[in-house]
Amino acid sequence: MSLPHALLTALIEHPCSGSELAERFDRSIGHFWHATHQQIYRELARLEEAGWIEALPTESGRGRKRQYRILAAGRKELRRWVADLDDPRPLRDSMMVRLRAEAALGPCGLEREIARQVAAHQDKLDLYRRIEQRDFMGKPPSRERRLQHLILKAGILQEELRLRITREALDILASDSGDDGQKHSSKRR
Amino acid sequence: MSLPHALLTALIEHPCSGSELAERFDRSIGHFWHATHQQIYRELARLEEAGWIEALPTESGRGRKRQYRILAAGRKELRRWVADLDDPRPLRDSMMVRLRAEAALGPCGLEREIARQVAAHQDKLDLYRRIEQRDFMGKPPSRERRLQHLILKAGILQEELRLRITREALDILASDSGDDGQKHSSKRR
DNA sequence: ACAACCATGTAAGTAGTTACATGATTTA
DNA sequence: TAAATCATGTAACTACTTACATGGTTGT
Repeated sequence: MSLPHALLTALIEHPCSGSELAERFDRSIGHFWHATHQQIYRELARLEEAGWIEALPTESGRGRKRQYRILAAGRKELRRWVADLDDPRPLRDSMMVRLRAEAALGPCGLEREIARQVAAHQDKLDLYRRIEQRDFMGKPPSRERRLQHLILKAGILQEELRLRITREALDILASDSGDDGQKHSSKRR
Repeated sequence: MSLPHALLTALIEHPCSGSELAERFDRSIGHFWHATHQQIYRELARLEEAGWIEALPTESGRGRKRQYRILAAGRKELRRWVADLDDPRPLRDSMMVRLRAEAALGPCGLEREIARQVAAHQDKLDLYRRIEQRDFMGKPPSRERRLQHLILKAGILQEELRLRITREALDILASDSGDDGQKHSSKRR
């Protein structure tokens, strides 16, 4: 329910084509709202239909770039949506389901995969910290900049959290995979 | 892609009917994988079809309780799935999109809604801490218990994180909503 | 026996994913 | 000029959401 508004937000900053939006989603907004290019193109068509954005007058056609810009109606809609915040939904986190299943089943060989996740979270954390250095250190804090920084800090804290949890999971899984895999299955019939 | 496995996990612990599963999802597993009762009933039908669970022999019918239990094939599938962990997907967090939009648009009146979220996160945090006291304090730590505790701690840390972020957002939004809403819109045409 | 509620289920719509296709542009 | 790549788009499918319907149970 917020992909269209994520796109409008991106288009406020500057006009863009679908492929450029897809790229920006991979880098910045996408850290909090992932979208594939198919979703993006479909949504752009809908936004144009709704009169919230318009294509800039370049010659159009199947393989040609189409730049879009936001219209007044789009800004108005975005402004309306921003304050129309619903209650936080429970996140979907399949790793927690897996850990719970492994707790009930006994060792299943999760360690290898979780170790990969540890590395992935560490990489992302490093990336965010580099961006923080580059974009927010030693610059005058305006309202806009403070908010943007907060969003990035949320990403950093999130990755730190996941890193901590995955590492601790690894600890627990490693601590008794050495002895055996029998005695830990408590609730089996 | 993991609702069926979340249900299998719940059914390992003990046999259950659809409505009981829905209730348990609201309390425990649902903190990490929300599902409505419609999803649950549909998925139970599929799991039975696949031969992973079976209905206990009670007289069936539209308004009658149907208890299910997990079968050997279901355990096997769950064990396979547990270790088949894919890379972490970027979370979808509409609040971050809203903050970014508000950064670009200037004040939109988000404060009231974010204040509600602060309260919601505080409530959930309190709940998790009560559960932690009740279920994990002063009990001998087995592998199973350590994993279950880790899952709960992940929830606690998550709520603490969101609480911190929403509070800081509130700070930023409040700090200059007193003076005006004009001079903060930097990138406007 | 009527109301209120509970457990299960149906239907329609929206959002997101995966696989693939086509025209345009660049490069060897 | 053929191959590779880029930008856009179609189609089919799966997951999720919302609204509602039906039969059973419980309480008065």
